[in-house]
Amino acid sequence: MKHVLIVEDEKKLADVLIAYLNQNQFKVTHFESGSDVVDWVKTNQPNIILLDLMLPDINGKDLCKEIRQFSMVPIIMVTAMIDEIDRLIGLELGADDYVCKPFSPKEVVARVKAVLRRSEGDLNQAEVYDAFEVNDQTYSIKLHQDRLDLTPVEFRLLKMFLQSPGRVFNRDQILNNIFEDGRIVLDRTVDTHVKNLRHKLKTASPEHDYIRSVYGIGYSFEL
Amino acid sequence: MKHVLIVEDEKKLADVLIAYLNQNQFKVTHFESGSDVVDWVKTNQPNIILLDLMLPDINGKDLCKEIRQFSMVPIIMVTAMIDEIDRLIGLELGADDYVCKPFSPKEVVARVKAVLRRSEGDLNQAEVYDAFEVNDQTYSIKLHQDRLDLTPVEFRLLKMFLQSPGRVFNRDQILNNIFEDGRIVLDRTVDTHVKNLRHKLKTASPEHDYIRSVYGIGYSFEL
DNA sequence: TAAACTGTAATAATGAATTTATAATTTGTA
DNA sequence: TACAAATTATAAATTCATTATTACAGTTTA
Repeated sequence: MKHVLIVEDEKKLADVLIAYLNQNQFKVTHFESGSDVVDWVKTNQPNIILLDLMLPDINGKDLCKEIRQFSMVPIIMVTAMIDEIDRLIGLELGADDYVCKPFSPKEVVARVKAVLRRSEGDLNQAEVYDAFEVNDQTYSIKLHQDRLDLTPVEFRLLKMFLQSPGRVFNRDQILNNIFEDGRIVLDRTVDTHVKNLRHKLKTASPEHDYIRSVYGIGYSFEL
Repeated sequence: MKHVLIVEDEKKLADVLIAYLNQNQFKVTHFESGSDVVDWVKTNQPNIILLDLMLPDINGKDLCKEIRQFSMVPIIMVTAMIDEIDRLIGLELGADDYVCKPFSPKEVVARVKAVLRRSEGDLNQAEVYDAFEVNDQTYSIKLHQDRLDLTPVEFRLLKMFLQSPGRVFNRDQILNNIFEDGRIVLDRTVDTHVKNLRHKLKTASPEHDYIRSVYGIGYSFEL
């Protein structure tokens, strides 16, 4: 469930928004002033923030800037003054969208959904390590654009290697990384998975020798 | 031609609106009080309603609620009191927009057009994904122009897949997507629905193999 | 109340993970 | 350098988990 933070001093307006958002399966937290917002955001990490520009205690723009110091959470500005300059400055500050008062709650909900869709789109992006592209959504890894056909164990093994190229893992470390449940398995098992992964990597890229055996220790991955 | 119903007791104001709307190719019907409106709407089904909140005989909000009992026709509230609370309550009742008096007739026409655009957008538009066409209104999906005969569960399943092609969903994610209520059901249920959907897809398009089983994880849809 | 839809359970089939056995390699040392 | 011990690679066999199928029971809907 997505978590929306509303920073808005007009109680009634906030209540209507909360009602609409709840109805649309959002979890909502509401602050009436800006003072505690930063700390709260740091610990609670909402999915999106609706931020009033005109707050009693703190300037909304400053608050926006401050949040941007440590978080990329989407922020939608809410403002009574639909003054073009204000709006542009707001977006310059790193806000993701804005709505002007008076507005319809439906519109706000629609915008929240739109911004979330956008920011989720960002997430899907595959992590890239050199010629490798790891995509957690599709559970797949590409090497030079070609999809490697990996089993789940091989996927996790290769992802682990890619995240720490050069690091030498011993077999226990590999097993811990690969099986989140603490099941115990023979060391030879690791060898077998490494062997299978090596084979698939060699098929995809014959010239390269990615996995290095470190005698007496374990394995490491050299990009 | 779009048909606008105006419910407004101020005769002069209504006349100006009617003139403007006529000029913009709208057919207009005008009621000066609310008493007969409900029956009229039921039989005549206008494309949009301009509804004054302050009527001599009946409360505009109640009228709005009543219309919403049987129709999703777009309603724009018209009110003299731009009182924040009234406005928002109006929208809570299911109105689609509002305008405040005094207003310019131009503005009203613009809003009428905007609301109609929106509500038309809501309707007919089928989302298209490659050879698939998802229509939420009719709860149906076409593949290459041919309507797939899907059960509701299958419809939601396929729609979910289409919205995230390539993404590997595990069974929990599929169940969450398919049953918005958090009811809990066996994982085998997913298998069965996937199997049934596969069969219907194969019947419609024998050469294609859309749903991929990802061993140990779940399923993904490859366009 | 019949038809269509949905959920469950049992079974079969498939594919992956692990183990086993054995060969090959590395390493230290005589 | 040769050789034994330790370590690693590989292939095959086995075990195990997951998925597909089928049949049927329960539920909803027209």
